[in-house]
Amino acid sequence: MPAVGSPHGPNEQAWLAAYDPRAFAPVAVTVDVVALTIRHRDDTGAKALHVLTIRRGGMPYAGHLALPGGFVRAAEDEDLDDAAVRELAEETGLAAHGGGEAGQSRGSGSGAANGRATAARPPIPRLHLEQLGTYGAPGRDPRMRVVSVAYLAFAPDLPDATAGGDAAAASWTPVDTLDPGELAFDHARILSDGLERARAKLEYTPLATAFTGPEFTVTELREVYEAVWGEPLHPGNFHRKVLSVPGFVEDTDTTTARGGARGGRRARLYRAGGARLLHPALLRPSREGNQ
Amino acid sequence: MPAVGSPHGPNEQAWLAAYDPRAFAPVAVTVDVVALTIRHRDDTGAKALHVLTIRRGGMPYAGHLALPGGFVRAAEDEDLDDAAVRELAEETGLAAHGGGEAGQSRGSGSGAANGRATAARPPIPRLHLEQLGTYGAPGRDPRMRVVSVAYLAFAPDLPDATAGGDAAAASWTPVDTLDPGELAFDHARILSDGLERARAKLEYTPLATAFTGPEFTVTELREVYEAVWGEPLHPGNFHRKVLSVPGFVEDTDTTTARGGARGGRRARLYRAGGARLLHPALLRPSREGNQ
DNA sequence: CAAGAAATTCTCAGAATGAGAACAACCAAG
DNA sequence: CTTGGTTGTTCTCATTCTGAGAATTTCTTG
Repeated sequence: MPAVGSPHGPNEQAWLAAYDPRAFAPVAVTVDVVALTIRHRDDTGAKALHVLTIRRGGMPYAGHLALPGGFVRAAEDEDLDDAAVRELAEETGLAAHGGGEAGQSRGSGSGAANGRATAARPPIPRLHLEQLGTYGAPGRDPRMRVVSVAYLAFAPDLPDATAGGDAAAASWTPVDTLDPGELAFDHARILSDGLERARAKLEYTPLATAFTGPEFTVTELREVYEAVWGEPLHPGNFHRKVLSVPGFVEDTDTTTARGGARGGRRARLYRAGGARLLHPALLRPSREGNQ
Repeated sequence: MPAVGSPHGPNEQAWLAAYDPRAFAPVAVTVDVVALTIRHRDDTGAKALHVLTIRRGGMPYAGHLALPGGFVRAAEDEDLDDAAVRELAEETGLAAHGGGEAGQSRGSGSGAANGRATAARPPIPRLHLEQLGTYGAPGRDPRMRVVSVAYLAFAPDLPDATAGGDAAAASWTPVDTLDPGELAFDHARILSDGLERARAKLEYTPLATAFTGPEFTVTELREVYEAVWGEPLHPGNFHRKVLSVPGFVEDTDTTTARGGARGGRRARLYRAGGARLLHPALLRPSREGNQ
């Protein structure tokens, strides 16, 4: 799949020189990130799906909750994916070790219904990042025409992030306690799209493992599914299914050091297998009556 | 899911007035459309998946093939979805009756792995349009920083389109005879992402019906699947499956006027049912070995 | 009317799924 | 160290879904 650097026209050089970028109406391009993780609720302690939100300090929607995000640094030739990672790191104060290279620099792909997911950039370890969609309705930002490329990020339980950048405060909020009306801009819609995407991707990709540590038990994996789908699964059937889908998980031949706190057997540990697609898929029990 | 027009800050008005949009590096936003249809090959006459391409007249990549697309009219408050429809109509000379309203004007959503697909705008009848992804790598357009929002369009066999706009010529090309190296910019990658998305969506959505007329036979529907997936399906099993998935198709209690040209039974006619998701899904036979 | 063609239905074995139960291994308390 | 409750893992069984192939029905043409 080449094509990008292909042969240009003959006198194209001259034409390029005469080109004036300012001829277009100003449009700003931003990235917003729906960052999800599984962690214990502050109150009950049960595991639940959390989303990273910031309390806006700056002017539009000051004081509202919002998804982390910001302007793409076009002047610095920043790629969209890189901007997403940068914003995530910046606004949350998460790990920011500079160096390292990225996977082959793609053209900022689609994150479609296939396995072609964007690899995590170095700054944040074990982060899965993929493009969610682009939101560009006129008027969605009162300042000017803003087209926002939304990203979806899956991360294992990260340290309690605290603000950097112009975010007043960043925090993980359980998605089911978050009032969508509190969100700035059209972030409620973006979040909703992101959640639906996450729920769908658990079905046919091994992405649930992006929420766990490098090694995990079948029960931990099931808890990820239960937190994202919001419904309990049959432990026995889930176990059978996970082990039967080729390439989903790989046995490490080790077990947890101890059983549960209140007794119970030690659990076998697995790591993510090589599959990029689950086949056959793990279908969620709900969404029965179609549609 | 409200939030867009939410309460702003107190002295936000003043702040807005002082805001200078030109402070940002110039970024142009374009839309590109991967328009797909099923039609007979010019040579063999067999049905095949075709994509709409234009021969570029203008300067960057003049003479190359490209996906139809162009700049979003930010100055006119044009929504992204609308821009996609406009470009498609403009550059191909396809039906352009002005009036009519659109589905509820969304914030230009995701087109994620769920059923929430963007409804077709009036200009082109029976058109399914959804966002594919956004491509914004620096350097993908030699002119300036361009972020392109790609759309995927499914249409029933349309008349042979001919150019309008700055497209030298628009034509339907069988996707399997198209040399990706001939495509301008990163359109080969966009096309490839679009095809993979289309193949995947046939599995779990009733989108195949977007390629047919309002009424169709099971065989016609099967031909759509075969053209998109590029492999033959078992007619008997396909028939059983299509009729068994709730809401996929709806019987019209009529049949075709005649059987096949060389004999054969008359086929029963169906129309698209109400389902937005196929459950259970119609899985493609290939992609066996996972990954 | 006979032969071939296309649509539709049927058969049958194997795989996958949902529900429930059984079994195994472990911790803590007595 | 035994008992009881807890958690992880495996099994059973009825049901449904699938792939492969064949049979049946209903057409058109010669």
